[in-house]
Amino acid sequence: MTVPTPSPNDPPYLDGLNPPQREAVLTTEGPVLVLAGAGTGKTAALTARLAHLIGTRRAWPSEILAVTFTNKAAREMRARVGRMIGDAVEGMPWLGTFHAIAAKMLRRHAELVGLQSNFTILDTDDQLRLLKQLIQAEGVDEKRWPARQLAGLIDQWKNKGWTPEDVGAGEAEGYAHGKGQTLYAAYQARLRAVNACDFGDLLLHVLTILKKHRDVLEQYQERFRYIMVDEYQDTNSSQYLWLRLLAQTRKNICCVGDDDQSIYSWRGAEVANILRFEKDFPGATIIRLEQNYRSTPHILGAASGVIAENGNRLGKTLWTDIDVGEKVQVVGVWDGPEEARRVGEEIEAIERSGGSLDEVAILVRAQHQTREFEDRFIQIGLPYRIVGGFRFYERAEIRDALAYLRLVNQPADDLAFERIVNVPKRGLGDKAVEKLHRLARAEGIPLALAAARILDTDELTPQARRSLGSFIGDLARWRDRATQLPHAELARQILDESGYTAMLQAERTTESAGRLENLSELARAMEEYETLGAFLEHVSLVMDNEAQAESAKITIMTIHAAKGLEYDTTFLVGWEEGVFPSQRALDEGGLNSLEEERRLAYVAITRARKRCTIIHAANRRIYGQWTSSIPSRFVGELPPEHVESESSMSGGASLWRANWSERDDPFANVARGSGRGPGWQRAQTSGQFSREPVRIVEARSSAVSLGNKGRDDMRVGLRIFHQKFGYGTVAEIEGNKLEIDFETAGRKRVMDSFVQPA
DNA sequence: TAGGGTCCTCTTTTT
DNA sequence: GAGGACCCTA
Repeated sequence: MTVPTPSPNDPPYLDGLNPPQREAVLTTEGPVLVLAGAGTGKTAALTARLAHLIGTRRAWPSEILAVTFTNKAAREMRARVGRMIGDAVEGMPWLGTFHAIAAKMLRRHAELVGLQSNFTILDTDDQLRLLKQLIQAEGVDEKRWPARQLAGLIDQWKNKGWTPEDVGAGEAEGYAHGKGQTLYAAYQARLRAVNACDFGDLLLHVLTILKKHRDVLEQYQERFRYIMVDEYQDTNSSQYLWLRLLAQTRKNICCVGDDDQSIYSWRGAEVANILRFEKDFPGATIIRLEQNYRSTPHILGAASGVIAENGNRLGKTLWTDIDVGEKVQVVGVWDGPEEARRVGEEIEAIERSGGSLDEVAILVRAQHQTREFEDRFIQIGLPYRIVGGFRFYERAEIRDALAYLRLVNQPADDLAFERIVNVPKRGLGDKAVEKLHRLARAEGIPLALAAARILDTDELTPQARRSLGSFIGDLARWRDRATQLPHAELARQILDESGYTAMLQAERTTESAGRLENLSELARAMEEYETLGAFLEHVSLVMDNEAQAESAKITIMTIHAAKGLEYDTTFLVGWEEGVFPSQRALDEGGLNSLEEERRLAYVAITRARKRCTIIHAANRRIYGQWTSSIPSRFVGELPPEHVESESSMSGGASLWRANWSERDDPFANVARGSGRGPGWQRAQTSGQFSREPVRIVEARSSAVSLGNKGRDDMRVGLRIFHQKFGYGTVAEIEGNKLEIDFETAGRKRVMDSFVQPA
């Protein structure tokens, strides 16, 4: 196909696209693979392609299957296509994540795999509890063979598209001497019995249906005239098989991806899928997007230098015509707290020179690294947001509330029943629940039904019977109301009548106040959904609650979460051996996982538009113990011409580099040992060494108050509540920063946005 | 049955 | 440094 050239008659969605991007948009028929490097305008091309397909009447919106990996990506694509083609996007029912689309299909054909269409989607928590029960029943020592491990194995099998029958004996050896397969089968049976499935099942069940029921397969093959897949390098085998079946007849499949950004192999992603696309779809058009619109040449050069160390790439050459900018900064610091201080200071400097905090991100390798920054930023009053981490729907109180709702929605949901039968305490302890279990298993009925039956016997103590009776009565009543009441209102009533609210109120602690707040937030969130079922589906599939637009904040998140995003300034922290690359990757996965870590480094560096600072610390607390470490090998792989090094320690960063380049470095294992390095000594004598960051309070606060006006509901003497520090009294107000005397934490300076009137 | 204490392991990364 | 499993006592 010849590269189309721009002409004045071009439709608006082609505006501003470069030739390869146009080709990606206009090559509609047949298989297409778009290799899109970081920052090369992939989403722009993808959305334009959608607009093109619809605008030229090649397909109705409902005839296009467009899959993404994250909810964020799906939302963004929907929004962008909406801007191009208007309301027609509303009619795109098949734009979403793999899991969301699979769930939708599965609800339509649930009976074909022995489920009812109102099945529950389990979260990890439920999954583990269920597995623990099965492991125990099988007589396996859960200490030696943790449920987590089995959960991981089952997940891997599902990602490969294997049902229990497909798991070979050799595979199953890995867990409890071959009991893995039996347990997998038992697990699937239990799931079916409680009308539930886990995340992997969404895909696996649909795959099973498509394989076994020709008519269903043909129906979808007929419907999807065009298929588009984002982040193709992240597809796992079951997703791949799924796509291949659906694309079989029409072959209009367009996959977009970047092998250098494949960072989900631990979740079953197979880079091989993208590497062998041409074999799978003969005659495929391959299009490379290589012009980077995001980053400066130094940032691009640094990233390219690192990724070049990997073998086994399809290979791309990214280029940019952006002018030279700053070099990538590499900074060595003494320890974790200093790292956080340093980043805080630099961000305050950015703020002073008029930069927006929304354009700054701190990228970490693992979630626990966020803490150091959180502590520091609370202390100095820098507003931040943490993406991922303790997610709203994963909090205990939210899960409890959801369990009540699930039980109302689906009486057979045993896991929900177990979770809340004794929360709040009803005097129904392990003994009582065990009796329920026995009866339920003997009769093959759900726990809730067994509970109703056991009331007619004298199995339980009179007290327990009374208590259980009223619980069952409550459930029946709520279920009746579910049809008449708005579900948000129902939720509020359930929380009150169950005694859950009262339980939290009685606690009268800092946390319980926050929990109550979360619960009302939950009820508020429910109001946006038509039905209780729709809300529960949302919760299962979209574990994040979309952050509403608020005041400017720094973003702290994992590199994984940052994929696909971009910021003016990024801080890449914790670049030490054992942290990044992670110890686990170094210990277990061999070369493959090291290369994946390197791809992560590539993803991390390419998030920055203008400035990128990489930091490594010589000492860090790991598991609460001070450990010293050497800089990440990735630091040494940065091409010197794109980097500027600095170290707050004597010797400078060059010392670290030299340190690493000696492959037989006697200190190479230093990061692993539990030996107490200099950091330990420092902790002992911290008074001597700790150096408060140099800063001028007046300058900082005035800069802040220029940008952010304080809120007007705060006044001196007001009693307030702070998520982290608890209750306190306002002592001083200065713009949007408050001096608070906390009842337990003493006097602190905090942002007013973290505070609410008590 | 509930609550409190101690000891243990442990952290990637997400739909 | 935190959550879980386990054990003890009221």
